Amino acid sequence: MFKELDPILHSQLRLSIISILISVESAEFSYLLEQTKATRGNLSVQLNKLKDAGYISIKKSFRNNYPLTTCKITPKGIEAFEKYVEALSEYINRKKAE
Amino acid sequence: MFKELDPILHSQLRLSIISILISVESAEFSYLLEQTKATRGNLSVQLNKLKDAGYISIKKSFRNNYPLTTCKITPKGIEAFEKYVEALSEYINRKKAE
DNA sequence: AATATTTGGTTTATAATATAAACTAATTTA
DNA sequence: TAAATTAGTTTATATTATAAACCAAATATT
Repeated sequence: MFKELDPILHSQLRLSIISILISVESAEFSYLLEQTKATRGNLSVQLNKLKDAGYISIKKSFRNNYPLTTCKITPKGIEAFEKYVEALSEYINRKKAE
Repeated sequence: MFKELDPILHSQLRLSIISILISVESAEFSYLLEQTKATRGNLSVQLNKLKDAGYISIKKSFRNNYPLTTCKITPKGIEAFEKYVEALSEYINRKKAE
């Protein structure tokens, strides 16, 4: 039968974010903005959801006097992503009906 | 960059339905109900959305005096599913940042 | 030196979605 | 004939995703 698809990850923008973060050490807000083509508001909201879920950590600092938001995936986030991918493969590579 | 994930398919229940229909000739309402564990109402709504999108066809008939709803994926549905899977793979098997 | 613009976001309002609850209609059983 | 079952549909609600509006500080413009 079908496994649950983690609703935190089953969202286009949040999946994009995690997909990026899993392949880099860390990423800045502006980089994620550019890569995902999201609006700043939407990106901000979805980053916070990922943080609330414990899937990413967010560090706020300053650079050249401007705020700088840096994001990094957590071990929990990596695990959730791997689990999500595995669950998805059930939907995508489904075997013939039993 | 990330391709769009067809919102019609990027839904757990509708993806389950399509995933089933792609592997069988056709499926009855009750079979989909059992396989997806959805409620009847939810299943009914999502089947109609898939039909409205032209991804499945729905045949209504009778068997033993009871209504019988039979669903079948369309060529358009197959194409959409394949495109969705391809787009998804971009999120899942992402290469290192350029 | 005041005003406008840009940077880097957050908060809030709105529109869309998923889902379950309530409903329907016909049929069968008690 | 009343209750229960089958096979769904419709409607209401709660959640989400998203964009619009907002904010504060820094820099540029007149």
